[in-house]
Amino acid sequence: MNRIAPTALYQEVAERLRQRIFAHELTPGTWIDEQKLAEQYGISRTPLREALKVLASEGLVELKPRRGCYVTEISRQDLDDIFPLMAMLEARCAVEAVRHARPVDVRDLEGIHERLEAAARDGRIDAFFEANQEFHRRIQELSGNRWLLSVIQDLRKVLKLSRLHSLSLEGRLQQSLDEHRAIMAAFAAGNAEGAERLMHDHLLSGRDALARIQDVGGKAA
Amino acid sequence: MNRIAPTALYQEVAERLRQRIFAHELTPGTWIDEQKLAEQYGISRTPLREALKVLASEGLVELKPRRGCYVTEISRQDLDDIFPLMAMLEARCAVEAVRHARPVDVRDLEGIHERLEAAARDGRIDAFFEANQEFHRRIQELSGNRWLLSVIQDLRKVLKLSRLHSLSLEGRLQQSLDEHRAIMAAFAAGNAEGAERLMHDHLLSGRDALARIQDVGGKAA
DNA sequence: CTACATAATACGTTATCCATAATTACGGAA
DNA sequence: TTCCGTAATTATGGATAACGTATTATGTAG
Repeated sequence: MNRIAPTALYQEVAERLRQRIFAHELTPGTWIDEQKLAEQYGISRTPLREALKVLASEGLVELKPRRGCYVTEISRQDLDDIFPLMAMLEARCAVEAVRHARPVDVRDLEGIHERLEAAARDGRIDAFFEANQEFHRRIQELSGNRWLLSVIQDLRKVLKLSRLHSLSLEGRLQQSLDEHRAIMAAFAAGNAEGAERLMHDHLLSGRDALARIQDVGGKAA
Repeated sequence: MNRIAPTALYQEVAERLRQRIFAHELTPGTWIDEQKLAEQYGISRTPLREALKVLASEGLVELKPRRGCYVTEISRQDLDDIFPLMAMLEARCAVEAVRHARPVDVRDLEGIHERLEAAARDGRIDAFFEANQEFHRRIQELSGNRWLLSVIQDLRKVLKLSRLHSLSLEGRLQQSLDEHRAIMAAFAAGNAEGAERLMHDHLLSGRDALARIQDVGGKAA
């Protein structure tokens, strides 16, 4: 007998705020007005404040004592710090995932990747983002290390603060697909070290694309 | 004009609970009685609940909806997952730290390590633990990557849930010192790759010691 | 125009109450 | 006696009102 929604209100609020932050509706630096937001959501300050505590621990907002809550601003330096870290972590995932993957897991992964290709073909950006996330996430799950997964997911949330991140992915859709295919091939061949290197480079080439956008855009932090 | 203590009550409470958890006064699995604890601390439930939200995000407690708050139980599998991860992360710190370290930083590190040796010589276990933490932390700071530091510190908090962790360190005090000295030597020589490998092995040998304790103790999860 | 005093704002906290879900205690039927 | 369903109990999650206080904004005097 599975409980349908054992989710508390503060969790729902946290999730709604997360989505608004990721959608850049709440842009970095914005002040979050507790009472206004509580009124907007039709709830009291209590669960809202608890939700903000959660988001603060995730690094999505900053709680300045007696001064309120602000959406975290992420600097170029932060991106430069996080990407190599993610590359290392996801590469580690890939090694472990290849070692643990059963044939059915590889087929499953291929299924996700077909959805990814279809979304790219039809230009459905949102679907592409989602499938891309699931592709990476599935590999992380296959690694069998829940702490590795947890660390990566935490960092990914922070990355999503930057809208440059999604823009860069959008600009190198085809290249990203090619890199994924190479990773899939390594999985099919049971080539752990290959998958490790490919995943590592896949992440770093994401950072390179991002750096190019920054150079063009020019508004570096 | 520096504000002296811009720290809110819920933060203090969170810190006090953290210490009690790390001291194993609140052992894994224990139920945390909100009202009793609030009464004990002479505060209302509100800041206490906010503190629990923070600890939950850190993984120190688990909030089961409608069922209360419990100190996280960490399994042997978790330790097996976390240690290799920590080894990888701290090794990465070591590389970067050696590359960034100025002579004054190396001397600073040597100073910390002297305190570590002194504490070990005098059998002051608590001082040893503290200096050991500072040694590792300083290296993490020298890496110049605040996200790398943040991830490691988060995982370290989880590790401290296990009392086996501290026990194992206690049981191989001398070996730990030797490994530290080798790391120091790599720093002095500017040998980044050496420091990386040594730090990696240093962490893994910690896990090995822990595994031996578990085998003897026998009460595996 | 600066400096200081004052007012407005909103954060952090207390206290109390309530609805609801979980747990326990209880009591009757097989 | 054992099992199962119901009632009572308990604690969590949330709402609400209120208050002290630190921060910010405003206004006034020098």
